[in-house]
Amino acid sequence: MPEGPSIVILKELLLPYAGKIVQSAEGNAAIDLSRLSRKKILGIKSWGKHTLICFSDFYIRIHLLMFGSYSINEPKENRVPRLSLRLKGGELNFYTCQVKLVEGKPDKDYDWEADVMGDAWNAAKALEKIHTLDSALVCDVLLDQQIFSGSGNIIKNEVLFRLAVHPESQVQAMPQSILKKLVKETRSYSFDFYHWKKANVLRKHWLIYKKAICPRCHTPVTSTHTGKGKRLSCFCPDCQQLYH
DNA sequence: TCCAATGTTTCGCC
DNA sequence: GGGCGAAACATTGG
Repeated sequence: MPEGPSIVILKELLLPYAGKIVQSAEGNAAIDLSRLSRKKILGIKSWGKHTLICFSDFYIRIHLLMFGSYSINEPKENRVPRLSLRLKGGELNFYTCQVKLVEGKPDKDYDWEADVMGDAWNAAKALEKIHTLDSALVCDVLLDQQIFSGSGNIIKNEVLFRLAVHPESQVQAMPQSILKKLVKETRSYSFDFYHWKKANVLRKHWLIYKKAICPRCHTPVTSTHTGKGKRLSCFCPDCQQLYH
């Protein structure tokens, strides 16, 4: 579920509820739910994998993490929501997610230019951030939410395959032209992801992630855990060049 | 049945 | 204090 493009889809589903007043707020989230009662939802925003429900003096930050889910107007049976908002003409339910109440406006907390799916995305700035890194591996850089907010493990693997770059390449050693493509392709693939996810055909467009054979050269795909977070990397050992 | 997975934070240890 | 690994959270599908 929860890479950036999926969160943009969630945001779009929530947008019709902007302007509505919360009639009641329930759930087992460790926040003061009474703060929400009778308050008007002023806006719905997203930043990477964060979903923001904005009120006048604070906002609710929802992160679905690995297993989070939601339902709109159809509560799941036998499940206690982490957060449930009853509105006039609707009910928003979030399960198994991280919920925080943050004081103030989101603008003070978020660099909108880092959101890969966002209107304010700044590719040049992302490139600059990459240049400040010492010895980072590209597989880690593509999961760095301060640089590519919203990029996740699927996006990482598919982008690296498109660029024919080995996940354990050091960004320092990669030519500038490839780094530029990396930045561009991460946004571009994220939008492909978004459209495929919306059409429920994301999985069949995976070229390397969880695949057995490289679609370009038919070499067996290597699947191994890489980088600081030891996240799964699927790559073609023949097509994807290692820069080091 | 068991394991791993589209994620992140926190804690303990060196 | 930085860096690393493990644990914690907790659901679903293969």
